[in-house]
Amino acid sequence: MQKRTVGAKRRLNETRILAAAEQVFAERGYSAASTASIAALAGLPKANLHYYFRTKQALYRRVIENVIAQWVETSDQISLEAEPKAALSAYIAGKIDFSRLHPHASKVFASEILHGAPTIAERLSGDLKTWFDAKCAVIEGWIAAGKMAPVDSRHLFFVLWAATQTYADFDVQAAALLGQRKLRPADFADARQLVTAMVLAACGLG
Amino acid sequence: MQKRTVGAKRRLNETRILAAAEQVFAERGYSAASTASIAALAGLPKANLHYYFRTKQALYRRVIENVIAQWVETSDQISLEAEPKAALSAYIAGKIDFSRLHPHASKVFASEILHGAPTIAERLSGDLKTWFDAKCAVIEGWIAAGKMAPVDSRHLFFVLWAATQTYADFDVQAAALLGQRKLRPADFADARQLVTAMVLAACGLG
DNA sequence: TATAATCCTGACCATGCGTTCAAGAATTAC
DNA sequence: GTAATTCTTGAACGCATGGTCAGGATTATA
Repeated sequence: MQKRTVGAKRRLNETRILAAAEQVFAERGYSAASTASIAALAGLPKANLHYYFRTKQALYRRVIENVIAQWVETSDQISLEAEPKAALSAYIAGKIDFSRLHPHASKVFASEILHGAPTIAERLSGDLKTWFDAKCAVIEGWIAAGKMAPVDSRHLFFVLWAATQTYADFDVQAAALLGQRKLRPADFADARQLVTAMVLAACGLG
Repeated sequence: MQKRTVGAKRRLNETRILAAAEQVFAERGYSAASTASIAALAGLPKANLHYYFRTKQALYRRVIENVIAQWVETSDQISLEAEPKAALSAYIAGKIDFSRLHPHASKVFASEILHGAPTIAERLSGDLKTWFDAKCAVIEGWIAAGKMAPVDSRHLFFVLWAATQTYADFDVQAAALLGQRKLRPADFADARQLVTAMVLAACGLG
């Protein structure tokens, strides 16, 4: 093996562990997730997991940093140059797709916030707020340019996130009430259509 | 004391414990919530808590049954005799008020669903589904009567719940991104206005 | 091949927590 | 007043779990 392969094994195992951790943290929450069960899902002994991640808290931190990075990425569509109708539609579609394709990530984030965001409190009022303010400014810019009806940009995001992420976070509820074992792609399509219609209508873009 | 006061002390202490439990379960989740901390918040020794509630699981069950009862109650407005616009507006207002006044209840429910609804799975696909189907039938009835535009009634509820409950479940996030320590009544008013506008617009009731 | 660095893992430890228990205090019933 | 019932609580038990460690295996470097 070459020099660069030294870190390669580490990277491989860390990736495996992180994937398993994301799933277990999502399904059971931080406290109920045991390092033993994460290790088992990753296919290695518990002591080996603790070789790569000293503490459970450190592992969790890495997981949630990944999740936040993915979360922010989906907002690229929201930029001043874009047209509101297309941008918002694409953003909603992306959010719904994310809920369908990465439910674990969404659930980890939801669980973190739900219990007071003890791990990411500083980021929420720091760089994430900065990012959020910038995105709100884009909406305000569209409104000022007469491209859409005036709405509260901050609450627009809150509601939009809630409406799209609910299909990941609370999928069990939706599926049960629909009389299904789990949500089907068609359900996500229905959701996307309704949320898009609601948001566009509220923004006078219907 | 009279005979009826025998159960009175029990009822008093159970109520105290249930209130404390709702708060602790909401703030920390089921696993991270210790019976010791619940007892401390209720102002009595741990052993005494276990005298009234044999197991932590039994206590949790009682808490979540209460929460579900409150949750279902708020949907009284949705009935065939009502007018869609007024009924939906009142329903949304009630939901937002519930998020503002009973954030703990909403969070306990959210946490339960988020982690797979292990405790209330049967209810979700049982009596709650029946209740849900009835409410959807009301919407369908309104649509059939030409009182509102055709929308997917089931997803309308999912999105409506998400948009209103997010102000309880994820209040920490909203507050942080708004640059505040906690949400103010005015924030809930703004939320109610936006959600109402969105829903009514999507239903052709704007 | 020699040696250093990295990786692996069974066994162990310490702690926290749900639950039980026994013995007594307080309250109710007769 | 007295017996029966209900309530109270410190102490202890057993188990699960996060984390440690020592010694060995594997891989990289010279």
